[in-house]
Amino acid sequence: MASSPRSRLSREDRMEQMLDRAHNLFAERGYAAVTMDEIAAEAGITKPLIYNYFGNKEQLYIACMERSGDALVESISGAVADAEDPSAAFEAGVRAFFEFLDTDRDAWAVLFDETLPHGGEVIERVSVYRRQLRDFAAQSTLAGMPGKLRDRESVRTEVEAASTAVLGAAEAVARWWLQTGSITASEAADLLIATVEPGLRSRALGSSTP
Amino acid sequence: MASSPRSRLSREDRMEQMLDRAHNLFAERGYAAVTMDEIAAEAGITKPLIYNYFGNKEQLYIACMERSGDALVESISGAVADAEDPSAAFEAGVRAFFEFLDTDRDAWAVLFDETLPHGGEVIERVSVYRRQLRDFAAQSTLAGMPGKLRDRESVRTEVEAASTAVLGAAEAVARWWLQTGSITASEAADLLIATVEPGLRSRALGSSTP
Amino acid sequence: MASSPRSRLSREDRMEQMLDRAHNLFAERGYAAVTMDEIAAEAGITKPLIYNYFGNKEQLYIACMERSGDALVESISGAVADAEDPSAAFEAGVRAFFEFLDTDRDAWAVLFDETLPHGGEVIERVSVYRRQLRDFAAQSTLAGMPGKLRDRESVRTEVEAASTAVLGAAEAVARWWLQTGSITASEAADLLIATVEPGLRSRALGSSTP
Amino acid sequence: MASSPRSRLSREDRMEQMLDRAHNLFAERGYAAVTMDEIAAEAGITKPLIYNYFGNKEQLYIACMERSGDALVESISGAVADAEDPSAAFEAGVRAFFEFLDTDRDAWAVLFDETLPHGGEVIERVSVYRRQLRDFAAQSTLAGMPGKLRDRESVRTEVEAASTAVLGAAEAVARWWLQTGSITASEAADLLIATVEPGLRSRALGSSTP
DNA sequence: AATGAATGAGGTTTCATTCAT
DNA sequence: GATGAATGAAACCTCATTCAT
Repeated sequence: MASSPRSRLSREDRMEQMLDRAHNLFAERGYAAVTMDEIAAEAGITKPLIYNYFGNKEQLYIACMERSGDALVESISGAVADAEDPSAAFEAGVRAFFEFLDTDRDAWAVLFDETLPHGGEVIERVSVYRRQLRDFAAQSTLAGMPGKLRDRESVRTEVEAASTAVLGAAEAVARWWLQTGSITASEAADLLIATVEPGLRSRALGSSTP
Repeated sequence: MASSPRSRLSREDRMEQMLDRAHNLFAERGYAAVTMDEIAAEAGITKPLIYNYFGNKEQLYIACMERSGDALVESISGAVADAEDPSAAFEAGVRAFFEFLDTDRDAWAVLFDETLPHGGEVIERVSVYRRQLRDFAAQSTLAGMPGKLRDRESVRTEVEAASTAVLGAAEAVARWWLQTGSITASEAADLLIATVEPGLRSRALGSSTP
Repeated sequence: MASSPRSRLSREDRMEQMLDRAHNLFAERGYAAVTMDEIAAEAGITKPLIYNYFGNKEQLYIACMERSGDALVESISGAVADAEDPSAAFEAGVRAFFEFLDTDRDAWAVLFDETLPHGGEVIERVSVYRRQLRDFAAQSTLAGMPGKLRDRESVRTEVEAASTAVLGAAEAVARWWLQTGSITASEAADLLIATVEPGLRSRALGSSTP
Repeated sequence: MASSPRSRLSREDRMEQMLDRAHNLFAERGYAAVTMDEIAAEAGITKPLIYNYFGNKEQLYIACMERSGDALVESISGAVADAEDPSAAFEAGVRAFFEFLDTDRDAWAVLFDETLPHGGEVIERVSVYRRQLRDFAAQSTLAGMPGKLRDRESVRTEVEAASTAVLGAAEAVARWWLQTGSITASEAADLLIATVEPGLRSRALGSSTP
């Protein structure tokens, strides 16, 4: 259950190793259900060392989550930046999203853990990443829009709603896909795109609320 | 804080009253953050009585949730049934969804509580309702489809993905809407419909994945 | 080590019993050195019950201390009130103080525990009693003083210093007496009185600081 | 926060530096509330070095305390020795006491820390100093007494009680003075002297307890 | 002369749950 | 039909102290 040769590692290596194990456990069972004792046991060390390095459970979780969050955002961000036009950017972003999850399934679980306690610092930090992801969707929607529209209050609300919807859809499809696992990342991306892109495109073109 | 006249009620009345209070607390703070002590105090009774009636915390939550789940499903189901064509059915369902949330926000919070512990019975039971909701979306997609297509494996997957996406989008928009609260239920419904319906329609018409 | 017949007591009896045991332990070893586990074991119950009744360790200590503090203050207060003139009042108060300690040595230890953590609620509550005791000394000093003097700032300071000194002396003698235990309470009281009363009397008569 | 140039010092310099920092922390927050981690951080060195030099927390505290204790005793002792008659000696001692506290408040805090754990070695060592201080008071009392009286058991007890009272009063006034800080050291000394000297003098003259 | 890494042991507190009446 | 009293089990966190270099 633990890495038996309890050797002395450098601070950095130890932190990395602890993050790996913790990430794994958090991903599997959620924040609340994982105890510091388990993490310590799994890492082959004792609890105080964790506290020494990370301060407390929340900070440890945040450290796990930020590793994943940064990687995900970077991945999407890169894909989006490389795209040639807004429509392509959206597709590229979605594809990067699913590919990332495919490569690192735990990352997803930690980033979108649904058992996070309301009102703590963790949830606040997670939101930062969620907001960044939503902004990618928002960009795609805004991009196709005439400049003069963008500043209208009603439009801003509309865009926010649309990008929230898109992110929600993406999360749900991702969850479903990771659970059933019968199709590839690319297919999952296709399915999501097929479902939400028409809506985004029509919105980008003109007004939609009466 | 509690219902002062702690008179002896009939079993059913007592259960109903306990459910009301518990529902309220769960909705406000989430499953994990509510303690049995609080529920008892809030309901003006003692803990053993709760255990006597509901068995344990999970069962109590399930009881709360099912009340809401049944009501929501019924509400949507009614709206969908009354609609004239599939396209109208979808819109009617979405509107019923948002109107329901508007009327009874607590119901929503309990049904879509994100802090539910992984792997317990509760989450299983919640999924039943989520699946029912997803099926409404699926119906709309399927409805417009030629019968012979419906049985193909690839199509079934596609429909499942699409309806999962739609439900995810609906949840996300609902959460966003309830948090910001700057628009009406009807407007929120419009925004969701505008975002996802084009995708559903195009899918209903023809194949999209090779 | 514990009261073996772990019977069910009424809330009041149980609280009283817990206070007795806790008081004992706190008196013997000081606040910090006593653990909740020990108190529970000593009382023949489990920790949660203590928390259920007293909230936390601090509150439990405060409950112990207030029992003693009230008794002590009442005892002195009674003696002082019954005295005929200020000089007699002081002596009566000191005698009551030492007699009280003689009857209930633990009370003293809890009230004047020197290991209390700085800055907590406990120390604040203890100070209330210490201040009350100091006020008894202050009364004796003020009583013999011409009214017109009492309001002068310099006099107020003087009186405060004198009564602080007297209380300090009383505490020290009490500690010494309880430790060595070679004389009676009455003799201890005599010794204290002989040491500080001349100073109080001379002060009461006239000005002493230029 | 720490002495940055972590150069290699001679053993003695290093110890001196560590004592300074530790003393400071102990004085500010009391024995129990200071952790070895803090001391190390504050001194800009690592914990093992402290253990290497002082053995453990208790010994470190003792080392701090003895520096102060020696200085205080020396200071009073010098003042007393220089005085011309017993009465003047007492006053000189008290003045030296308050002046010392005024000059070095940290010293006082460490010597009279009230949070020292019962029954440890620390408290034993502190008592040595407290006893020395008490002996100064005892000398003043004894000095004015006829030689033949001094050996009587009852007198020895009396003198011990009186000097205990005086030291207690001095500590209390000192604490009060340092807290409120509205008067000078000299005035504080005056106030204490005015309160306790009459008692000492009357005792020195004749018997008082039957 | 000094360090970075690591631990043993214990402390307070919480909570779902049951016993006995 | 309902209660007051009580518990088992575990969670998070801290701190003085040592090992290996």
